[in-house]
Amino acid sequence: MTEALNVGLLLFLPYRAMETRVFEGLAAAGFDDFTPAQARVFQRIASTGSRLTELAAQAGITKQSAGFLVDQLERAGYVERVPDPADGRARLVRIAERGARSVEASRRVVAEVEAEWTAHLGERRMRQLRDILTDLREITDPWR
Amino acid sequence: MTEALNVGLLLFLPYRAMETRVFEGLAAAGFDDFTPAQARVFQRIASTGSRLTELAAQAGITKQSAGFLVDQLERAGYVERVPDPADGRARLVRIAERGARSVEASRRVVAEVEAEWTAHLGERRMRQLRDILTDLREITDPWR
DNA sequence: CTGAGGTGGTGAGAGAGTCTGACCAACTCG
DNA sequence: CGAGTTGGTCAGACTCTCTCACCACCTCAG
Repeated sequence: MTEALNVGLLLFLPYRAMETRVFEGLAAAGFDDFTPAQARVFQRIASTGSRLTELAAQAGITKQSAGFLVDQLERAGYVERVPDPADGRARLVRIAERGARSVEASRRVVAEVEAEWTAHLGERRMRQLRDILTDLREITDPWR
Repeated sequence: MTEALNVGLLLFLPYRAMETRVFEGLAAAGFDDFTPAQARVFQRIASTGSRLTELAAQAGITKQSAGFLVDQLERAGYVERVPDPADGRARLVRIAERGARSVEASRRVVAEVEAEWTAHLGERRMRQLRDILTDLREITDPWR
């Protein structure tokens, strides 16, 4: 795992670079109360809302941890919880107004970083990268 | 950041898949006292030894955090600290005997996972993936 | 060769994030 | 209906990370 850079580490480096940039951009846009852990959960909320258990599973954490983070996101106004009409036990976590604005801000940063990467790699290789990663997702993402 | 899977998340998914597999493999091989945080530091120790400050910078954490993790790694026998002949203040963190064995074990798991990915993507695209990521490293890895 | 500023590292304390174990309420289905 | 499953919470503990403060050693200009 040490010497010859393995693919795992090669994946991690740009991932962290992207994450860092998004956090900087978010903070600059006034969304400075956003922790990495919160973001990793927030990122997975479906547009129609998601259950806590789903979020926990997709983020790879326990439902207790997810609940803890969603509590914070709710207090900060990023999300809201509404009863799930389909299941009396469950509540749906949905993106609230402030959350939607933060999504927009982060979307802009992502586009900016992707543009830089494209400038460095070239259109063709950037597209290849995306294609290959999407393909790889089939065997590395348990959630479809 | 939410709907259309951005490249950041696409990178993260296989990264985490790799990490999970390596941890499972390590635990199965008797290296069960290894936390993700420790591993992220351990992974960056150069074969000639590294200074704490270097490790901290490369892992993106404070030197105090790095010191905390190296303490644990040292107690578990994965690394050892030796005085740096070139600088009286510094000490070099080096991989100890048990650490070397764990590197070997993780190397096997990495090879196994890479083989699975190659089987899924094909030789050519796997090589492209590695090439593109290596290239991308130039603008996303501050450490060369 | 000496003193100022930089660098390598440690210590203490606090806060965030995560986990396990125990539990309750609502759902599903034979 | 009753047994088992699933969505979620509560409590407590541990790990990781940070900031602030500090010391020891190094470097280099004067």
